[in-house]
Parts: sequence; structure tokens; C-alpha cells
Amino acid sequence: MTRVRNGHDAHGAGVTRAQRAVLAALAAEGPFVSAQDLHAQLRGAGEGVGLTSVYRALQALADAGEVDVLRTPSGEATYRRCGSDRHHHHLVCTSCGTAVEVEAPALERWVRQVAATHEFAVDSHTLEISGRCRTCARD
Amino acid sequence: MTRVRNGHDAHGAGVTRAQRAVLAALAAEGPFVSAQDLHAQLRGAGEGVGLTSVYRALQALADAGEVDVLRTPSGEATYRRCGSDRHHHHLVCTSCGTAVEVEAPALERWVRQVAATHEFAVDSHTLEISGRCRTCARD
DNA sequence: ACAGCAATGAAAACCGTTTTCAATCGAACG
DNA sequence: CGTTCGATTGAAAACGGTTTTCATTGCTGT
Ligand SMILES: [Zn+2]
Ligand SMILES: [Zn+2]
Ligand SMILES: [Zn+2]
Ligand SMILES: [Zn+2]
Repeated sequence: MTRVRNGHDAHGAGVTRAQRAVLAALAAEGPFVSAQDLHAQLRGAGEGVGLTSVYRALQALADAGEVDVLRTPSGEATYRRCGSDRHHHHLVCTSCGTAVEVEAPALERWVRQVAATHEFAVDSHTLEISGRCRTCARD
Repeated sequence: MTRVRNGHDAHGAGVTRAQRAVLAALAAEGPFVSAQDLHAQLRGAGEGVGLTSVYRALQALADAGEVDVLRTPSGEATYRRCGSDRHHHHLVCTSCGTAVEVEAPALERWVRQVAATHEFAVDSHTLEISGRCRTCARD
């Protein structure tokens, strides 16, 4: 009777080889990285993982809530393994890419309230703040 | 001595033919629309405007702050002519596309404050709420 | 060993957007 | 008018990120 068959399983963290590789690479990362960056990084590290598999792994992990997805202003998707499992937002440095996770109950409350005011049933919301972190604040 | 030469001029609204066409089409629109949708719409209405020009016009108008840009979750850029000139956010209906503009001084203050707490110099921020408007709230 | 199915990845297809470039338009000047 | 010259236009090609296709490979249970 089926054991740890690939595809789904014990709360779904890193089941396939590609997923494990991606998770490992993300673990060491601070900033949000794109699929292509990840692929290049894995290639460089000897890990033979095809670009297609990187995309597939990231998609699966994102669906499973294991990684956070963030769209760059140019529309490119970037990924990160965040510390918190709970809903949160980000403060990202446009220079070094570092991201700070921030939880804001007051904001969440506000969102629900303004939606209610306009009689909207909220599906989701996004809030991202971008700027320069202290160390990158040269200029 | 040079008169209304194209390229720049009286507070920059709709100088080129393409820009005028785009602005006219957007004026009649409630929801955010993509460049391609706009192009199709203009084509359908007999307005002969090339797709390239639609992209260029939208870019110019967005740069001039005449239209708001919103990225769909899939990364596609959508545009809308908003009522307010001031900084604001949106509440968008995932079904009919209608958007409500919302100004939130308290939120803006909060953003600046949380950034300060983490010693970030804020460049920009985005906040979008998506859900179902009242009329679309069928199920 | 064998059958069956999921995982893999190279190559091709996709899709929104940008670039290229030759044709066209239109104001300015003689 | 006719010419000039920069701005505008748009078809076609290039681009860049992502998804699909499909043949191969690797496991798992029999
Ligand atoms: Zn930084
Ligand atoms: Zn939130
Ligand atoms: Zn609606
Ligand atoms: Zn704001």
C-alpha cells in the first residue's frame, strides 16, 4: 500500500527532487529571487535541475504556501521562503533585495472595513512597500 | 514661433492622435483594461490605431500621470483613467472589473511609520484589494 | 523481470510587450 | 506651392518570462 509516493504526501514540503533543490536554495537566500536566478544558481552549484522543473517546483511550493511570490514592477515573479507561516506583507529594498516581513493586524482590520463600506466581499489584497534599507541608504 | 508642436505642450493631455483615441476610449470605461483590449475596442469602433501606438500612448499617459496602471495577478498591465489626481488605491471587482478609488491618509501614515521603524527610506508602495462588488456578489 | 505511473528536461509554443525601421504627416520657411 | 525635417505611425520582427509538449528516465508494487 502506497508509501511516500511523489506528487502529494505528508504536509507537502519538498517531495520531488526539484522541489527539494529549490527549497534548499531558497533557504540560504535572504532576498526574493526569480525562477531564472534560482535555476542559474542551482546550475552553478552543480545541482542539475532543469529550468522547467524549477518553474514547476516553484509553482507547486507556492500553491502549497511554502514560498511567497512577489511580482516585480516589470511583471517578473520572484520567490522567497518566508519565516512566518501567517499572512504578512513585505518591505523590500530596491537595491539589495532584502525583505522584511511585517504583520499588521490594524491594516487587515482596515482592509476589511473599507471593503465593507463599499459593500465588497474581499477575496484577497496585496500591500508591498519598496525603498532602501539602512545599509543601502547611500546617496 | 513654434506653436502647438507635438511631443509636449499644454499640460500634456492627449497630444498625439493615438493618445486622444486612447483617452477617449478610457473615458467611457469603468474597469481597468489591458492594452490589447483597448486596441481591439478601438479597432471595433472604426478608430484605426495600431497596437504599437496604443502601447506607446498608454506609456506616455501613464508617465504623465493621466492614467493609472494596475498589474493583474498574471502580470498583465491594465489601465484606467481615474477620477482623482491624488494618490489613492483601488478596490477592484474580480468579476466585472469595476474599481473604486479609495484614499486612506491613515494608511499612508502607517506605511511611513512602519518603514521608519525598520529604517527604510520609502520609494513607493502598492495596495490593492480585490473581491466582489455588491452587484456581482451572486455566488 | 515487467507493467504502470510520476518526474524530468530540452525544445517548441505562447503571450504580452518592446524595438526596428521604412512610410507618412504636418508645421515652418522660402 | 514645394521643400525640408523632425515627430508619429504601424507592420513585422525581436524579446523575455513562462507554459506546453513529448519522449525519456526513474520508482514502486507485482
Ligand atoms: Zn538594501
Ligand atoms: Zn494583509
Ligand atoms: Zn462587479
Ligand atoms: Zn498609498
